[in-house]
Amino acid sequence: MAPNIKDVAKAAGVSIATVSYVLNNKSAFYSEKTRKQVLEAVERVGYTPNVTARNLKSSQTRLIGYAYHHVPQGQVNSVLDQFTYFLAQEAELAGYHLLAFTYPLDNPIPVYDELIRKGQVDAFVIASTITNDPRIHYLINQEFPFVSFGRSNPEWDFPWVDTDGTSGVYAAVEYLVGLGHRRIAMIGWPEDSITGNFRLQGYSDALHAAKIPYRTEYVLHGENSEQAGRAAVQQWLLLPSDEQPTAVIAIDDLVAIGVMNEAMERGLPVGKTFAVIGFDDVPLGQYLRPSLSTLRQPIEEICHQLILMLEDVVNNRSLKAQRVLLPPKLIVRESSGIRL
Amino acid sequence: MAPNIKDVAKAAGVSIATVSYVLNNKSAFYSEKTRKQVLEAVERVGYTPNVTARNLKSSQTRLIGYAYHHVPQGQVNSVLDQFTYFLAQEAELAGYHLLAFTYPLDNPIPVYDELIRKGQVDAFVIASTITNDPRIHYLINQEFPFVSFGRSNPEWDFPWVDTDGTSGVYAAVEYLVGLGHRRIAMIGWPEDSITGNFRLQGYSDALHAAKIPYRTEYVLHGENSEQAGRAAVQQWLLLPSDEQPTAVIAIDDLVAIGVMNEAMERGLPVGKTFAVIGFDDVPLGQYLRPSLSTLRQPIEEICHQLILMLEDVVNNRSLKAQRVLLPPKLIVRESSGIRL
DNA sequence: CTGTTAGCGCATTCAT
DNA sequence: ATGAATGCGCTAACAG
Repeated sequence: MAPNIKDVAKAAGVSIATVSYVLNNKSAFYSEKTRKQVLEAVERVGYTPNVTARNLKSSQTRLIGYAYHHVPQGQVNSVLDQFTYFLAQEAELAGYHLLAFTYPLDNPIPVYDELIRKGQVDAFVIASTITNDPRIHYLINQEFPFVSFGRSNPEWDFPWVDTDGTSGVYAAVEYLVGLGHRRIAMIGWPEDSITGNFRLQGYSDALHAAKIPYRTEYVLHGENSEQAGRAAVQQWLLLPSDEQPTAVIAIDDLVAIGVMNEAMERGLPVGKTFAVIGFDDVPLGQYLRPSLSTLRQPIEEICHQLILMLEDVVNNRSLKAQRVLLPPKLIVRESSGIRL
Repeated sequence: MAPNIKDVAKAAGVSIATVSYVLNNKSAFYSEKTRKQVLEAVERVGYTPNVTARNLKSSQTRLIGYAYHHVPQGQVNSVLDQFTYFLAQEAELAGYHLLAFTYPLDNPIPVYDELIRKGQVDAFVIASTITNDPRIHYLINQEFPFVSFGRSNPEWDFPWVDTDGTSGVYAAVEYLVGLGHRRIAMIGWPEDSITGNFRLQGYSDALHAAKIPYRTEYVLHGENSEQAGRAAVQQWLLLPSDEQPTAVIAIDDLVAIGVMNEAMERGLPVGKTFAVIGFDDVPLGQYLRPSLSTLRQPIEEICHQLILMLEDVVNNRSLKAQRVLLPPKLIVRESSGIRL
């Protein structure tokens, strides 16, 4: 079918070894004249080395396993959607391809295990990490190469890249304070969410720096849902009106949308003196009315760093820079309102 | 490193051929007793056949190439986001994995070509097709196995699955007519968009069936953008008020959002007597105010059909059912309004 | 029923 | 500088 190295050798009138040398730039082993002949023959027969054979020979696959998780109806994961694209792109730049696979949320290990045992991938990129992510635990134990987008158990030692939720929210609070807000609230994820807690940390740090007292009534937790945002607003509206928050940072854009929707329905001046800031920059955020201010994760840079790190890990090189924290960017649109 | 077939053979006290036979269920070639021994040995040494070696032997990869295209800032492609997940899942059910890759929009062929020549994939799934898609043209010429999500040049003969935009829009118009609308407008994509034109076909078919005259002023074309929706509304507002559309079907949700935004800013009673219906069901559509009525593509079923078809194509089986058209589902929410 | 062996396509060591 | 031969791990034809 497809021409192989023998065909080229025959066409060039040399041995297959010579062809291999030329193609792999082992310049010690051939003359300039031979090189020309070989290259010409390669061209003529239309030859490209077979990847599978190379893989078998070199005991690698140049494939990086990356798992999707399903986003249920009604949710979004704009971050992962972009992530996948940029990850593929960066991987290609490094000479890898992505092997995309799925796994059941309640039992991921067998899927990863099978891929390892079959030798289908050289490494994994883990995303959608949770606090004690079993996948990370497993891969550490197996000593199988991987890098993670997102942190997990802080006591585990593994390479990761993450968005600096703390500094992101810090910047958002700072911005709101600059606008004149003092009663700033935040909605986090459930208390066991490590990512959520990093973001909340930025909130309290920034309040502290601005010498604004931390009020527990202003900090609510909820699932990643529009409903969580609505519920929070309902809570806050129970407070005396001069104690109700004038600004809200939501752990994520979907929650922020819930906040905006409920607030507008209750007559709060969203985008004027009632400020809302989300996290992630969902694609439609800019078309909401008012358009959604948010913290955008540097997805492209994250992917770049991940692949860099992965190359180190796979080659067992120095694992310095094993942890990289990248700040998100505050995107100011209408929902964060005006100067008070 | 990882145990290979020799290790198992040694552990079981048999030859490697026997191990292979047992593992591949060539039951003519071993006794029940041997089978037990082998399986026990497999278990003991923790063996899984190496995929690369198998691939080399069988001249296949069990990998399906699937390319992402980048969605620019400010756009969405909720369909493809879901598509990728379900495609991976269906592929796995059929014993395949997805090789995800990217390609430059203006020059896709070399990327596909390289994958073929290197022997990295057994087949492709094409998505985001355009009218004269060069990728499809190329793959047909190469006689390389592929299936397409989406149609292309109608004269080309190739296997595809597509959403039936015609019947979808037909149903939407029918619904609007049932609500009492007579002045129904539609925004399509540029005139050379085959997908767009199928949807427009549903529009005119339904009008015809309802005996409503087709008015060219009611049919506008635009890019896939929020702005296109806004521009259309602006156009229609130039008409005498008793001739302005009372209902709009947008070629896609982003355009629908533009329609809603502009309409609301101009004081049109969106979600009441001014109806808007989109296409695709973007994840946030249900949280818009008013929530967006839309036509949801049956992505999971599409992926199922694609993989079924792909198995046929790869195995050169009968290529009946080479074309599958699946109707989208009308999701009625608030934006399509109330009975007039 | 079991074992020996060729060969998938390539990279590489060893002779020459 | 070039070629012959080996082996990566597996499957399957063939011999026994």
